[in-house]
Amino acid sequence: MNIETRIKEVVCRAIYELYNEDVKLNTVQLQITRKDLVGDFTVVVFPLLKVSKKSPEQTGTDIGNYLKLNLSEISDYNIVKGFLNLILSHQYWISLLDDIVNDEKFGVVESRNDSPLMMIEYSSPNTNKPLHLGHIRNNLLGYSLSRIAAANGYRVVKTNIVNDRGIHICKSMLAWQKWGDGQTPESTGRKGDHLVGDFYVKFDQEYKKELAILQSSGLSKEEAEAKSLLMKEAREMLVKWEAHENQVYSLWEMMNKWVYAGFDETYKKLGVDFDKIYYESDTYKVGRDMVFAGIEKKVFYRRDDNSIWADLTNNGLDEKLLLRSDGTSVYMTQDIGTAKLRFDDYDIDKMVYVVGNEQNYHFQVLSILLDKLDFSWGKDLVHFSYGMVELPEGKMKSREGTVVDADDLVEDMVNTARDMSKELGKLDGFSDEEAEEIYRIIALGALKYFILKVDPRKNMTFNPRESIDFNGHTGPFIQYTYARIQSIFRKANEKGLAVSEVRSTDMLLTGKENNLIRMLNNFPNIVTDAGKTYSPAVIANFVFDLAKEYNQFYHDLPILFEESKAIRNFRLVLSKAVGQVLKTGMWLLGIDVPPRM
RNA sequence: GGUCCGGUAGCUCAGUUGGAUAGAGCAACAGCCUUCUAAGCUGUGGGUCACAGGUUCGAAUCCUGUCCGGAUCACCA
Repeated sequence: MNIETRIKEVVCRAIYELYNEDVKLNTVQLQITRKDLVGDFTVVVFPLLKVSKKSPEQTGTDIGNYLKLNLSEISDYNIVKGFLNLILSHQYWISLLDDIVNDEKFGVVESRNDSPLMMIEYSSPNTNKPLHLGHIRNNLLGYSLSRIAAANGYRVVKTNIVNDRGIHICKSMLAWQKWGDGQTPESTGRKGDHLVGDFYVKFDQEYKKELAILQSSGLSKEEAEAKSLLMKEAREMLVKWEAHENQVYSLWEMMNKWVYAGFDETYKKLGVDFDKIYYESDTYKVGRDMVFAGIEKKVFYRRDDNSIWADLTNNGLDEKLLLRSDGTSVYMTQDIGTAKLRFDDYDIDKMVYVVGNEQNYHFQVLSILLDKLDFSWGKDLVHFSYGMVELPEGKMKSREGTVVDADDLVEDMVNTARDMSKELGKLDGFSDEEAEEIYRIIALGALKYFILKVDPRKNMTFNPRESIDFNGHTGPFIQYTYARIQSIFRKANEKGLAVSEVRSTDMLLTGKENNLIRMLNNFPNIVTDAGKTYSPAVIANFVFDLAKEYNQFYHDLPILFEESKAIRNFRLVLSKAVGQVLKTGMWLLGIDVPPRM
């Protein structure tokens, strides 16, 4: 049992013995004491006044005395403005340190074979254009969430649904057919997803031209759109694709293959991966069958024009289309089909969709529909709804060429990291390969941390003209702190200093040392909290605070040069524990830490 | 217009079951490398927590209203 719970228990007992009242454990408000005051934990006594019928000061004193007598860990207390600050003995804090440092996975709850299974869907790209900054946020969030879930004892399946069919794909295909000149990634040296994206843009340009010509001959915009030959061809292509017409289908397969190769490269660069990938080209038909089954169950209905709908007015929503009158499926149909396949493949207890907040309504509907179709997890599926990445001018717009490309961004970051490292002369004497690996770790650390430290629900601003920082509240700051700690141990090794257990009981801690142990002790709570709230940002902010505190400690106190053997050893153990927790915390974010930088 | 989300320092962001004097980083200014990595540390300035009411011992946090920004309400995905 952790110390917080024990304190709460004894507070309850104190209240019973002092005031003869039963109070529940969670009515005791226990928080971490403010930094500028003396104490480790604080009991808020105001809520207890009704029971004690005494002043805040008197109540605090009563309880403080009781705790001091009945909990050996508590060495003293003080009362400030009705807050009871408890001071735990240094021996107690020191005794925690060995436990932390001996537990390689401190803060992590490992899953068992019978642990609940959480499936996390993220990424979900369209195969008609390369990934951009918005996808990066999605991927980083999804990946980090999967690690946080795993650290909270879930079995986790990372999944991806690839939107590989539909009119948007046909546009790229058509443009390639018309103007592609047989280009391939090999012949052009262009990354496959970018090449296909080029043709998607090409289609749009040609389509615009065609519309302009039609409109100049006197047609309205709508009339022009209806008359467009290009669009007509694209739609015909989709019909041919659905009919598995040979030429179209093999073109589709070829171009998709290019895109997948490109995506794989980007995923690899970002350091994300999946356990199971689904393709919409496989799932949309399953969805159609599910919709028909829904009609049998009378949860959906068919209109005169043959389209199929769900009536959600009882749920406070509208009616929702599930199949078009021509029998083709819509987005919702596909998501139902995908859900069905996943449910068949895995024993899912919790389904999490990492999808932008523009689709809040869609998932509200999906949850209701899945529930009506008897998916056990449908009702409480989690739409992990994150905010948009915006530029200082507002939304990214592909038409205006303001989209920040994922591959470009990563490359820029690596270049910046390399320049900066060389300027600082940090990696002199390293081989090129070693140095490049570290540049990559730092660059990705900066990018990932920049994105993950922000509350996922909120929109965030990215300014492409200002490069992402490497100083201050950043990933490299934390990586640097870790690298510093590793450096100490290399030096310790050279000096032949072994690190042993602390055990010492009569040592007094400095404020910084005390703070560090308290923060380390809190790490498991942070992991739990991040899991409950689905928030990598909670982890990100914690590791920053820890690194900041450690840097102050490092600056203020000698470690290897400390003369007292016991204190030196203690500080080494403390450093080791901090390094370990920083590493674990960053791991939860999907960020690597370098041995030196 | 209906629904949902957001508004905290010049900028980017923390602050989550209501708690003490609202915190970091960047930017600006002033310091610290002849001891463990200066991608670091220390200090200074910077706030009507969008606004107005309400709930109470106590509100950035909860409630109501207003203003501003965003998303969504397709036989698009």
